[in-house]
Amino acid sequence: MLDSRKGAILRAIVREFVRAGQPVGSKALTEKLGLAVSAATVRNDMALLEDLGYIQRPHSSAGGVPTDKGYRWFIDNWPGPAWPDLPPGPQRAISDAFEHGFYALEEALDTTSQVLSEVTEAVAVVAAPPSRENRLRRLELLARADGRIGLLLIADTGLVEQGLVDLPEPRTEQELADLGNALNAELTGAVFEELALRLASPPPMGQPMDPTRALIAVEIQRIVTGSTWERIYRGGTANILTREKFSDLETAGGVVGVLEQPMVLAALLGRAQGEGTMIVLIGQEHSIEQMQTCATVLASYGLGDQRRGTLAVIGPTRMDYPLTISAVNLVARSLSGLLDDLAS
Amino acid sequence: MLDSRKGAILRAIVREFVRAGQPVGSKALTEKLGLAVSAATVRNDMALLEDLGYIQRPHSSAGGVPTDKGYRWFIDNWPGPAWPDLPPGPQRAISDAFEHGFYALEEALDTTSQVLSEVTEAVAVVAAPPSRENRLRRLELLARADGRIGLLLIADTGLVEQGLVDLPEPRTEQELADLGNALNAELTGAVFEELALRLASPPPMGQPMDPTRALIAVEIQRIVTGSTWERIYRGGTANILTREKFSDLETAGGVVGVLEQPMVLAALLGRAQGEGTMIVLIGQEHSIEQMQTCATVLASYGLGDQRRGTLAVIGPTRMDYPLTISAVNLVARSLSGLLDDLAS
DNA sequence: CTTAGCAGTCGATGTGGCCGGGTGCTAAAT
DNA sequence: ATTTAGCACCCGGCCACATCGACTGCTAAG
Repeated sequence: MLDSRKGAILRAIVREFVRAGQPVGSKALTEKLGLAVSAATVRNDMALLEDLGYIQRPHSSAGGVPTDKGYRWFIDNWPGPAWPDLPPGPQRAISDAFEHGFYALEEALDTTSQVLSEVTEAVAVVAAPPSRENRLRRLELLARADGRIGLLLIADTGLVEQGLVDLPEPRTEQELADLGNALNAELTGAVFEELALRLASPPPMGQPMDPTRALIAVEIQRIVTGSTWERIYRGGTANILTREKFSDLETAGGVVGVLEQPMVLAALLGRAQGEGTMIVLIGQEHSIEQMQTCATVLASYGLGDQRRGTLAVIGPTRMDYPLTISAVNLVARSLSGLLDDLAS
Repeated sequence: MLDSRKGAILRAIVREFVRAGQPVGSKALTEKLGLAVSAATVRNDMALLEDLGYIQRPHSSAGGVPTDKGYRWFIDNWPGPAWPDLPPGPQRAISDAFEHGFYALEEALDTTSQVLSEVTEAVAVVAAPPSRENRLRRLELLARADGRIGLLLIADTGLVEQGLVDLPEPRTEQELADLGNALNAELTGAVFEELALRLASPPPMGQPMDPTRALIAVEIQRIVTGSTWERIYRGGTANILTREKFSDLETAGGVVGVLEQPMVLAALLGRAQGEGTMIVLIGQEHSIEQMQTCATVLASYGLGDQRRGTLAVIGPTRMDYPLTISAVNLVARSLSGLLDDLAS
């Protein structure tokens, strides 16, 4: 645990470095910081902070720059129990975005990722709750000209998943409609995850298993497991380049690369699953190599324990953590509320 | 019109500059080019090319760099009627991508944009055919818990559009189903664009206008006009940063910005509409300012005159035009074929 | 019209010196 | 024991200068 003055100094270093992007020296600290000590004292403390690994110097005679460990301390030892409120501007921006009245979850998530990226001046990523945790509002079978059957799963959140079923024998419109009605009566309201199981379960009394139902079950299983993470919305990619904070081109390239690879991105977002609260990953704490010069603020949103989606803000390690964390928090809460409305 | 030797020289300059990214001098030209003339002759010709505005020199004693006009000439005066075939590698990559058997157009377009960006090492953008030109396969009405009605328009390409209708008086499930069936009987097969009009047209014989139908018509109109261009798929954004060819960070930022703004992007893609063939925009020929250091290869794809989508490759002016044009061509043809299959 | 030769131009690269912010140390003060 | 003041020193950033090399433009000869 750090001495209270050393803590204040470390905090000040983080804040100042985040603001200006320059190594911060002892003199600047004594001036900007209201602390009633001299530069020399600060220097001594900084030497200690360096020994402990909280700050680093780009070269032997330069100011201090927070290390990952320094940022980590900054976050873990935030004074007071709560993160500060968002400034009114961003707060308005976010609540305005949610006033809209969305037509479907997709639209909401898209808007969300945009507003979040604007507020934080970083990249925002929002992943929809996994398909498998949606509830079926309606199942639809469509005859196609090529003889195959189009299969639509419509969820209560407005999500629509589609698939194709190849039936061995052709069906009439009427047969299809009947089948559809039967399936709807049976399955409406069930969680996607269970659909295939329910369909495939053996019929009540020694009756023969319907092959059509089996085929449909297989396709549903494919849809539900296959697209677990596909619906990811990104916002503010341009910030990587526009804002200076992403130091070098290499870092920026790496991040954009990660954003383009759904699998990798999913691995990153997966870290938020299970945890109720917020997670911050700083630099080396990322398991993805290209991200180790970045920081990520992750949170999950959604209803109760299930149907949780994930959202994240990806920025340079030199990001405004309090602002970002508060923004992610607010957005996660707003999204949860929205999901509630949609599912009601 | 350029003399044949001067043409060969200009072509060589373009090719060499595209390859190496360095101003190309007279000596390098005589060596790399099989031309049986001396460097001095080439210099004379280059002076002329510069006077005519086909090339430019970064400074008074440096090699030549093609201007936009130079690239334009390069493309407009391509020897032989056809662009070269793609090398086998890219060709395989593209045809493999189309072997897949897609579940819906969306998936196909997403894959397409990726493979196109990989082949061209640039950014690929693929826009779905405008919503209004889809044909209705099925319309679906869903009762929601909040009393409003969910409206789904399912197109024969697999596209699903959704909206909400706020009916003054509640409906029973049965009423909804009846209404849905009636509407389907009436509208299935119609082009999205006409749906609202058909619904809103006065009833046959002095019968009162059904207010529900009117409300639905309004919502359909909103859906169809609102999302005209929303479905845009991007691929290879990372190439902007990874590949050196995008000269500076400023250019890159501008391009990424454009990619993020659907309206601006739509304006760019709109240039391809109507034209049957391919369009190449080079540097200043772009109306969007941030794009004036880039080149875009545009083509439209689709069925006959209608339902045309657009695809584009955005790269630096210093791009491999023959390769890019051939790739865009092949992909456009493949996509058209796919659309044909889907709509059959 | 083409070629060889040559002087001249201009950016790229490398070197040395200066500047200034910031440190680390030591010795005095509290 | 901790804090402060003072001072020598270190090191990157900047500028000015010289060098180098690639290429051009011009001229005169083929």
